Amino acid sequence: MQNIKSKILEQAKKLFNDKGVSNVSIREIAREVGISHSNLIYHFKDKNELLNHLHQQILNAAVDIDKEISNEENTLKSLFISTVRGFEIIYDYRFFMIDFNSILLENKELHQQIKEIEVFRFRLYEARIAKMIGEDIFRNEMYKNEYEDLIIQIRIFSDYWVSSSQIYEQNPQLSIKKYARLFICFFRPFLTPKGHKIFNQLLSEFEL
Amino acid sequence: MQNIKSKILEQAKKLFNDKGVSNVSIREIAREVGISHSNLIYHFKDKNELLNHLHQQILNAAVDIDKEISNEENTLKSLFISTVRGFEIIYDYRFFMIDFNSILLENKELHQQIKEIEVFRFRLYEARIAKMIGEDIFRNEMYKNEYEDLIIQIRIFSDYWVSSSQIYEQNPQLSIKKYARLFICFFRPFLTPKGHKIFNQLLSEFEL
DNA sequence: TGTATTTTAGACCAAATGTACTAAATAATT
DNA sequence: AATTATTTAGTACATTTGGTCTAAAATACA
Repeated sequence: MQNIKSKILEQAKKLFNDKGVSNVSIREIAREVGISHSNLIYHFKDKNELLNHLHQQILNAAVDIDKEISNEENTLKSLFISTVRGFEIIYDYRFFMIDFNSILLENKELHQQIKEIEVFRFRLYEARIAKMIGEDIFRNEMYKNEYEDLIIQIRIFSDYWVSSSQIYEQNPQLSIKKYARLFICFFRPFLTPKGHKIFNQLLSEFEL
Repeated sequence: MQNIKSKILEQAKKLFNDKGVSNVSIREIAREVGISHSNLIYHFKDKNELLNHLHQQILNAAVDIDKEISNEENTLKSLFISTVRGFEIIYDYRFFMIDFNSILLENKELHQQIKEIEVFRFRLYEARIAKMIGEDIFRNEMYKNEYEDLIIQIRIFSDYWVSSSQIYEQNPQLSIKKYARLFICFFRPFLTPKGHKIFNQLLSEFEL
């Protein structure tokens, strides 16, 4: 039996996903949960507090993925795993990315936190790429800061593919795999012949 | 002397850029323009009508760019020109991309129009790429639908780079060139040796 | 000049929202 | 069993918002 706080968070997530964060009021969430709005405020003093908790859930899910791939010795495979699982989480909490800018505009602490996480994410990809260059899976840079460019490009793709899918796809949920594949393909031009071999195996293994 | 309609549109654009579309009311725009809210409603019956007109301004600017590059015989150069000019326009109307999803969620006709324009844009890039393959500037596909993937990737980048810059950049306005360069660099892995030569010349010509 | 049309402001309304306050109900603790 | 703390609902309030209606003012026009 789940407690009232998780019920509230669950319903808030659902409403945010369906209607957009700014179109959902505290009162509406309370109504859906079946409690009074003052009771909801007792548990979460405002929308930002709800968003902070939901963001924490996302972070926890991300940490779970990191654990999951920590045993994987195939670096390219761990990239595939974290992408597919990560994209499912992003879809599950899609309101967060769809309303990314307006959320962070009104929540400065969260904005700061996101910026710090981004620094971490950047370094993580740098390390991953360096490792794969060492393993002769990725080639060396063809021009200065080529991989730095790539990491920014995939940051934007990661953050906004779900927004774009909402606009252009008939069934966004069914297109999660499509976008996961597109993300993975960002790395394709940088693969060595050896890398290509592993990559193509993984593509069919993951049915992408 | 500009008329009242363009004054309203100008002020709406400014407020939308500063505060986000959903945080700006008809009344607030009217207050800033210095007219009554009922007068504003007389000219534009609701926010959607304002957004439709502002979107039309964006389209007009895009058409101007197309004219501008229509004389350019260097296909790669016309890509550079349209990118740099296009990114400036996107920044000027950044509210539109930052609130892209919530705008289209509440404006179905505009959503439909955007989807049709996207089909057009897709074909445009297909044609551009095909032309440059013919000119030995781009290489042939290494795998099936490689360029189709690329076009989707750059669509997402085009649509959301300005959102991302708002979140991660100290001074988004100063970073327009940075993102224009990043966009251009999407094409870099696909260049032939001949293409690389022209590309590098253009990079310094455009100071990117 | 007189008439019609367009533009403008102001008042009013109902609905929604965040917030604060109070008191009742429930659970925990001693 | 008594008391203390936590949880819950209800009410009330000020503000904002989109929208409608009316009438005055400005403009165009015949």
